[in-house]
Amino acid sequence: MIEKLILSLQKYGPVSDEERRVLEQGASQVRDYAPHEDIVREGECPAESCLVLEGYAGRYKLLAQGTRQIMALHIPGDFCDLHSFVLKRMDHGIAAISPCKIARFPHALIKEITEHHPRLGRALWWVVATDGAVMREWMISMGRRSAREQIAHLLCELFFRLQTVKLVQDDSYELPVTQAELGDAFGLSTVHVNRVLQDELRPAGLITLTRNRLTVNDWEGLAALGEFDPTYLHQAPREAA
Amino acid sequence: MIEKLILSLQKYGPVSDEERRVLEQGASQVRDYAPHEDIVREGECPAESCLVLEGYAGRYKLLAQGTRQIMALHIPGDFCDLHSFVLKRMDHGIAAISPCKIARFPHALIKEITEHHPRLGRALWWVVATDGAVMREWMISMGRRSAREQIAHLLCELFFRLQTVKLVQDDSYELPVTQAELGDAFGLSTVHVNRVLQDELRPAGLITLTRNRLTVNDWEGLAALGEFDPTYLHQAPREAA
DNA sequence: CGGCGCATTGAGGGCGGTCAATTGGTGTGG
DNA sequence: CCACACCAATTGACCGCCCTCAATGCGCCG
Repeated sequence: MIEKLILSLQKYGPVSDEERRVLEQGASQVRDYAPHEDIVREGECPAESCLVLEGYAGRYKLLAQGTRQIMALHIPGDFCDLHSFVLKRMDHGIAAISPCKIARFPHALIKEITEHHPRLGRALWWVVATDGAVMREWMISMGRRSAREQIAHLLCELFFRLQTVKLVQDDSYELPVTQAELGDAFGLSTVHVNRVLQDELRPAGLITLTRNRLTVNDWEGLAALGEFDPTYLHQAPREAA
Repeated sequence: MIEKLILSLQKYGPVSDEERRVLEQGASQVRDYAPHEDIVREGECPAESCLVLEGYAGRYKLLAQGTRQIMALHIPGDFCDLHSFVLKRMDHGIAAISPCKIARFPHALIKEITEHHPRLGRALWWVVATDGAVMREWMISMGRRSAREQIAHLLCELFFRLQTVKLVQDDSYELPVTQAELGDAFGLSTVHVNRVLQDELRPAGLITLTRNRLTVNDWEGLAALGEFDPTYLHQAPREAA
């Protein structure tokens, strides 16, 4: 059940059988969520952290004027809110984007890991740190890249991350994210996301995007456009994956 | 020497005398840096993490077209790159913004903390997680706030963080950050930063800003403009352990 | 006094926003 | 099997925030 998580953690270092057992037994409650359903609500003080088993989820915050900012996209193998272990009160919500399956790890278990399984504890620390690296890259996109560049960059990032958990086949992957959601992730309007996809990325032959599957037709071109350098994901290079 | 760090960590929970001693002895090398000088360079694999003792530092990345994005501002008591402990290769640089004094903690020490001082280890985890919370808030600013709102928000954030380490006096604090740097932090041009300060924040009586000191004249107004809610800074101790 | 870094201001333009209408795919009830 | 509802994608018209280029203070220091 947690094989995607293991695949992900192995990018940091080997996971022993015992460590795997600890994690397996810790994934207590498992639940399915429908798109738009809240997995964790802003303001809550959850006693568990959530792991995505299947589907897409995302961190978000609603602003006063009714706008929304999505601050992360989570794929299978990702912890959404490992930080809730130390931060207690959620400063943002987490919602299902596609139908998804979520497992919860009691904070008590994580605390025990930090006390009795230091190496695994450092692996979890790595999860939090990598999450930060992804956020920094999103900040770069939002601050200094044009709409077409940031969209190209995100598509590359997802390609890479999904590859780690073996969810890329034949240069294509599931992308059950609406254009409105993409817009909220990058501070763009739905209209403009559409125009970029429509008038720039597709005509350039870089991608094919159907209802919910994306195919990368020209990886070099897409990576060049998004100025994508996977170093920040702290994983093995694409070829070796 | 590390009293600012202790003040900061106490926002998570109490720090015992022994924990304090561990940190004090760990702060091995201390060095001064001049503005614009690199403290850690992108691509390096440092064997220590940096703590700001005095002055301002910042994370940044240079893009191909010559633009720059600043992804964090660090004040006294902040670890700049605690994440380098688990991420190894720096995916960004860290530079001095004002003249500043930096202490370095060997990763070996941090590893030892994770193994023999679990509570202190969790406090460091809290540092990384809080850092992430600040980044999420910056993402909200960059994605969904207007220039005047994001600048107002940043000024509020700094006020709060500096208050924790006792660097706010009479509603004012040192702000040795140029308008160009503020622009790079938010993806704005220098010109526009100036216009917002000049035509909006100052005339509204919200702030006074001299060469390098900022005074908040109307906290309510500034916080309202930036839609500032300090919850995300997680400054209320909440752990019983 | 001259150089330099930073703040400030003006003019003009473009990227991306808003508002609004239309198309198209999918699911559901009749 | 069709009508209808609904949601997402798409397109058009217009606009404004913020950008770029460029020039002008202005304070500090050698």
